[in-house]
Amino acid sequence: MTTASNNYHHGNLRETLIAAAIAQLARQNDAAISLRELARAVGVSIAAVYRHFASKEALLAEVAAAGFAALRQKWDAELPPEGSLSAAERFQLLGQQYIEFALSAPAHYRLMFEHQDVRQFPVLLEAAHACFAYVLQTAGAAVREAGVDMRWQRAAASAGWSLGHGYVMLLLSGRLDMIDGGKELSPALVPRFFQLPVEALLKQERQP
Amino acid sequence: MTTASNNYHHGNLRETLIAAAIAQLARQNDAAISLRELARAVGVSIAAVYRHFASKEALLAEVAAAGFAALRQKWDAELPPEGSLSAAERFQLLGQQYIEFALSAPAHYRLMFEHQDVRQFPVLLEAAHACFAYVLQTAGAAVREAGVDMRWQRAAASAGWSLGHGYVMLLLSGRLDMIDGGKELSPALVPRFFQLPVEALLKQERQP
DNA sequence: GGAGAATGTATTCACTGCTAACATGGCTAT
DNA sequence: ATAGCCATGTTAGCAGTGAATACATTCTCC
Repeated sequence: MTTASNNYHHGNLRETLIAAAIAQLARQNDAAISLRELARAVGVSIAAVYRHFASKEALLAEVAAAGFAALRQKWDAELPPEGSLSAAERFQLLGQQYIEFALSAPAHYRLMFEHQDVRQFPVLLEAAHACFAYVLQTAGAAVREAGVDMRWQRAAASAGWSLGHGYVMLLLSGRLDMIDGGKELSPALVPRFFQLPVEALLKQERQP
Repeated sequence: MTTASNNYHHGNLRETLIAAAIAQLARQNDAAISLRELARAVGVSIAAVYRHFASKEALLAEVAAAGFAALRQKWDAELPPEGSLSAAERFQLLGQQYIEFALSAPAHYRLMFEHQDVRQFPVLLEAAHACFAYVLQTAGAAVREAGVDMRWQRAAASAGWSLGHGYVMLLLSGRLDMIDGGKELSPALVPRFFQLPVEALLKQERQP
């Protein structure tokens, strides 16, 4: 049924290709992927790949979407339930786990954001949106807890995301080494920085 | 023949190629550059390019370095002198101009950070380092002004840089649209966010 | 056994970075 | 002034890439 004894009909080439792409990303540093090499690794012809994906971009969109799905899964599994922590602490933890995720699969993470035509691939759009919604909700709880106008929810969420994304990207591209010398000081501080977007809004309220 | 006497030796192909690359980046959205297309645009053969640059990476390193140099030039020209503002405001302005710079030449900006082998190209390393030093100094003044231990200078600088870089990258890749709806709320807030790294350190001091 | 889905073979096209061998012509030493 | 060096340029070609196509093959399922 699933495992075909013959090699002609692969069973589910589609999923296998996506998995192989992710596996390859885990082995390399940059987000560059060759369809031919991918087909070679799976032991299948290039044309077979095109039977399942309209283009390379479509394949990569699926791979990127899988990344966002994995991130959400990590949050679902590792983030303590709402209410067991202060909302601010939960937001902080969200950011910490976000960075953990990115650093555990740098090339895959890169691909998730390098992919150009987001709008064109509903699968990717939806998976990414689900993650953004997660951040938005967590930030919203923190904003509510702080007693700030809910108008600032989006700002807090996007600022938190920016901070995390920027930190990860700079770290991965080796740019932080220049300013930081080692990698010891900043990582320890970053979790705390995820409190900032919310804290900043309190100031924002006072000085309009 | 005699008519070709002036065209053969270009004069300063090296600089022309770099300028052409920057011009092309200004016209497109992604940071992808083809040496062949570049040579074609300048009106020269591909092999001629290799007389001046060891590899594509070497050419791009120079282009990226020029980007960092331009950023520094912008700061030198537009940032008010130290002392004419509070250090915190100056740090904030630094961030604002950083984002202006990035958004005015998105593809060039991307290249400045996508370039892989930083260590391998002293020109790029030095240009980037000069910019980092600028941030470090400005952050340091703000930290000093806040009366915080100077140990936190690097943390404030890298956090500020992360925030700006992340915001720009998310904006350019269209990811912020998902969380933000429009592009109106966040940009107005970002300048204020550059105060955060320093403010956070004040809290840091109290709760060790 | 036959229908139809899945995969393979083979080819074309237009790109890419890069290199070796060869051509040109400006600069300098004689 | 001229002979030759040598930086600068060119032409031709290698080894890749991805996209796309027409047509043959194999397997699954009914």
